[in-house]
Amino acid sequence: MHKSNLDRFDDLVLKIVSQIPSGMVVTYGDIARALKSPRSARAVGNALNKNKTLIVIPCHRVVRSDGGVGGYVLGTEKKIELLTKEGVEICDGRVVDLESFRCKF
DNA sequence: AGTAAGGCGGGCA
DNA sequence: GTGCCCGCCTTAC
Repeated sequence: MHKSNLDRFDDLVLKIVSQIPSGMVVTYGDIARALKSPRSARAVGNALNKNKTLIVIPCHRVVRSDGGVGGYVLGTEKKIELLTKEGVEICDGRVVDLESFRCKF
């Protein structure tokens, strides 16, 4: 389903992630759905993980559907730190009210 | 070309 | 609400 570099799954994921404003979050599943591949949530995480060099992409704003912050190349603690700094409320490794911080698109 | 390993999700106990 | 299990899609060897 992907031919050119522009259509590579990872790039499409990054493109979406780069649109998430500070203080907001999106779930791995949301991105998968946005790419018309509702079952690719895991592949989304895989894409973010491998593109760790792209520090400018706010991949720390992608969390799990259950509110858990999910993984992060620099460690979940670092991820929580960043999100908190941006205003996202997190308690015990989970976004307190996911719906209120969830970015619709 | 086969396979394993991921920053996951949903269903069910 | 928490934990487990199994299914899913992509990428890297």
